[in-house]
Amino acid sequence: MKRQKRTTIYDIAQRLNIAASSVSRALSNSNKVNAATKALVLKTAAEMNYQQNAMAANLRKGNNPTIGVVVPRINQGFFSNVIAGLEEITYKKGYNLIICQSNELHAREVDCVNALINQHVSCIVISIAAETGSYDHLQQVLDRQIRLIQFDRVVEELDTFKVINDNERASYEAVTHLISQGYKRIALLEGPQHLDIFRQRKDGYITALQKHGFPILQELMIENAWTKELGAEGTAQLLELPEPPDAIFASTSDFSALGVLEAATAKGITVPESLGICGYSNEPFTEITSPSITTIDQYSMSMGKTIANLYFQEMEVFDLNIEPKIVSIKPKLIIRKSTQKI
Amino acid sequence: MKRQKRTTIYDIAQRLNIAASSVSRALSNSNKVNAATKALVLKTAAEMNYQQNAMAANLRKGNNPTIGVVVPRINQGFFSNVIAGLEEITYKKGYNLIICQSNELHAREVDCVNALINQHVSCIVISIAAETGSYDHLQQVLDRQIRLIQFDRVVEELDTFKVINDNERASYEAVTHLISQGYKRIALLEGPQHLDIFRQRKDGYITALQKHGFPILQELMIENAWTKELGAEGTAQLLELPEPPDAIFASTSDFSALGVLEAATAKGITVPESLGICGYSNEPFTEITSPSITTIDQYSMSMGKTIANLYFQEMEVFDLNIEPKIVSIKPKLIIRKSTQKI
DNA sequence: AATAATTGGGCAATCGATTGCGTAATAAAA
DNA sequence: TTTTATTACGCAATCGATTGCCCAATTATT
Repeated sequence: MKRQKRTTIYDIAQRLNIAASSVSRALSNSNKVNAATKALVLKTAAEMNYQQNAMAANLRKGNNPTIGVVVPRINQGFFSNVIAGLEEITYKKGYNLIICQSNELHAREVDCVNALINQHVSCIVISIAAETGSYDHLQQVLDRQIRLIQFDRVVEELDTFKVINDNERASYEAVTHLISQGYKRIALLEGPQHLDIFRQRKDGYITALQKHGFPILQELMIENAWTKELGAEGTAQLLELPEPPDAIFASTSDFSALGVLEAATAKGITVPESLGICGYSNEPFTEITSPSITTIDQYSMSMGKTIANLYFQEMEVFDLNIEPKIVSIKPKLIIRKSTQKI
Repeated sequence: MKRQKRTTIYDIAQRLNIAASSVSRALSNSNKVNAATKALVLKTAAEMNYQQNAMAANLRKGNNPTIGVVVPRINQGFFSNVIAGLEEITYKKGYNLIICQSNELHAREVDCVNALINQHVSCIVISIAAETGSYDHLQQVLDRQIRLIQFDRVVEELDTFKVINDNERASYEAVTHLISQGYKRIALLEGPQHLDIFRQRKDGYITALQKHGFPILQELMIENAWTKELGAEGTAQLLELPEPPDAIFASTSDFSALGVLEAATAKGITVPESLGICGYSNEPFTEITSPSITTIDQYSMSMGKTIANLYFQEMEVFDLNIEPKIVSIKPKLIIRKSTQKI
């Protein structure tokens, strides 16, 4: 049994004995067709179960109302929320969303971007993979005059639209909060420093300490502690110090904060009394650990909406020579039990 | 400044003074072109920064290597995991993924499906919205000879491929486990009964009780308790009974189980000693509540992979008249502290 | 009544790639 | 050397919709 042909505007035209162009105009509600014919076409189209072939239409029109999204991992709270926010807006505009995940691999990210270029998407929204690499693929996007919006993990030197969190500020506030609670030796679990966001968080940490006259101690900064396991390891390491910290800011993620909490609890160290803990991201679980974990909310869903709105308001219609904008969203410190010493 | 034209096979053909068809053949590695020309074309294409226009190619070839996905919510652990699993496989096959969310709304689901039909996707993967509605839109998909795979929340009467969890079995095992722990009055928080999965879970509950000679008590079954808040409300209601239950199976989700846990804790009822709690889905947080919550893992990521493999192995190449298959994945009971009375 | 303006609709090119068919040039077979 | 087979490539139609341009019929204007 062979595939049955789908009805096209030509089928409708033939049935009604008019030209295909008229059918097209009727369907797109052009004012170059008589109201009566328009109605007739619409009725017939429905009868014949017509559905437009978007590939043909987009090819002819030379644009594809689709936004491509590349994220490290689709199933990670933050990213899936951003995508949900994006979808919320793009859906209303009749845009489609093509989703890819880089799995934190540079090569795969390049592949994804190329696939999206092939698809002639109108815009590519990306948060880059942790694996370092060149940015040629992103330059390619720009060279091809495709809109590009970077978010969260961005390549600073690339002159594109960016939607980011003010990581430094958030980090600064978190550390300031810890200080205000009376913590004196505050450690930092840091993420890969080739990624902006982690550098910024470290900067915020340092600035806050300096501002309050605290020394910056290398021994209190643990590199690359961005999973639960590494968070626990880092904590073990910190607690072995001659002068262990009395607070740990897990600037990488709530997962590493969870690792800290578990490691501390296992050692019989009470939180928040003997050790304050602050995470990053406001993952749902931070609310229900015991004690609940102080963290930073990134407004992930609204970040997705912001990205989409940026595209529709500034990039869809205007010409390409607009000045790229950087939208910085101030994350919110959510104070919970894990840092409430007072 | 106007948009610069992208290079096409014609541009390459012109530059090399050969026919576009030869360029096309060279690029698709056809054996109808000389190796030398092939190399030359490839080199020139790279030089000219050529990227295929997928819309044109797909239009001509009459197929679009894209799978459309419609889920109630993208940012929900289970669904985002399924999508991640799907992507893992489709990426390797060079397929794209278009993602839509129905937001549990029937009208929106219909919209999404239509958009996917317009896009001429090769396959639609869907988990239907909670809002009841007709299934015309899915029938449309079948009528148009587009492959359709339902998963998790499926419409039983529609004869399509289905990938589901054996909800009844999982539910049966959970309740049996509760019984084996010595719980005597086991309550059920149930989901909307017009959705299969929730009916099946209820069936499993009833079967388990009957098998072990327990009475089926209407008062112990709370309808529509599928959020954290409703779970807490249902719990409050149950605990007011003259003979309150000593275990609650939140068959709807871990979120409602969390509601149960919070409501019970608030009332000073100890878990698992005075009240056993079992959830459903194995959301990450169930591991870190105190006590940790017994739940059921649905292998969500591998479910996504299963769906993709089903498509590539059985539906991509063969003709349309294959017998739709139902793949049932047996979920796994994860026993944690919240039910370990013994 | 004659001319101008408007309306409705058809023709055919176009978007960019793919592919069936035809054929010249070359290689192999007789 | 002639005939047949093979190889490499070009021509042109095609996928399905959109759109600029042109023209006939109708309506408005003088």
